[in-house]
Amino acid sequence: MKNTGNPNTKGSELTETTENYLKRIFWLTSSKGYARISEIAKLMGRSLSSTTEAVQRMASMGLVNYTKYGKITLTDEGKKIAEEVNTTYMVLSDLLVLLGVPSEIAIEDACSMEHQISATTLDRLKRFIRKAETDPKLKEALKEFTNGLK
Amino acid sequence: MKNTGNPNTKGSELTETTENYLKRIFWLTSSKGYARISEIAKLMGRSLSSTTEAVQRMASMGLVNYTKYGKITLTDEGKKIAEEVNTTYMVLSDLLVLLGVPSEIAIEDACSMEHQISATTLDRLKRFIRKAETDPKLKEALKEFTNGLK
DNA sequence: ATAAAATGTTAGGATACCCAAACAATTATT
DNA sequence: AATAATTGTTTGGGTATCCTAACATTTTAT
Repeated sequence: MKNTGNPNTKGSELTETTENYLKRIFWLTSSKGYARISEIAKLMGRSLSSTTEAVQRMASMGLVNYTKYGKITLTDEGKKIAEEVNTTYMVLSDLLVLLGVPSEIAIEDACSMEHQISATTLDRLKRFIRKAETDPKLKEALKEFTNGLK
Repeated sequence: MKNTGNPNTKGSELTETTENYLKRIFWLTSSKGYARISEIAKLMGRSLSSTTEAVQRMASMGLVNYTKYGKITLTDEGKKIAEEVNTTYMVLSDLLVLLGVPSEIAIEDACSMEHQISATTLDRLKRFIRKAETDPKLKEALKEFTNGLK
């Protein structure tokens, strides 16, 4: 699949939007076995019509099981990708929390680093970098960390 | 400006793509005073026509100064935004480097965290989190860091 | 100065997204 | 069961973004 005419899809096969839908559906299906259009729409902050369209698109890509008015679940393929996206998301939000970002904001920001990054997160990262450059203890701990990498 | 019909623009007024173009133009104008379509296209990995279109769009938004076949520069407004985007970008790439991500990859990843995040970066973040949870020294250094926040 | 090469623009065509409004189906209430 | 409320779908419109191919301009090399 070549992905013509779609912005922001450099590496992966899927668009950021699709990955986000997938992640939300993953959350919903994890907790109650299936997802409904309205739940996904609410979680994504999108209209019902946009969500229906997106889910239909994902169904045509073999990522979700969808029937009109029915319950939505992930296919194996969709689940695999959703799990990866979710892992990345969790790693990022964990890191942000570790750096002192309030978890609510960490959750928000982990979903869209760089472009929608909040002032709070940016501030924490800046301070962390500064401290890492000036505080001998942290500097030492980080050096030890990077030394242990390979 | 309401931003109808465009994906991935939750917080900012501008799309991720526009911000990325802006950042590249900022780099080019910083080093040589102006930018050319071909240079921007190369840096963005886009075709000349897409780039022309994007630059024209940005011109209509008052972000860049553009004349046919001419040199491209940022308006004050464009520069202001580009600088912000660039700052965020640098903070992120610095952090990644600090965490042991090779700078080439850090640069790539900082541009698009979460969705195009590389396996290497993900691995480093995971290890950092693990170490932060297990290594008393790092744990202590981080605690000190978060305590000093407010 | 001209022709060739490099750059830049326009035209034409696609897809991914988004929304509101109108319509349809399902579920809940009486 | 019939109606009301909720939920889901379709239709019709939009914008952003991308690309290739054809055309135009500018620059470079002869």
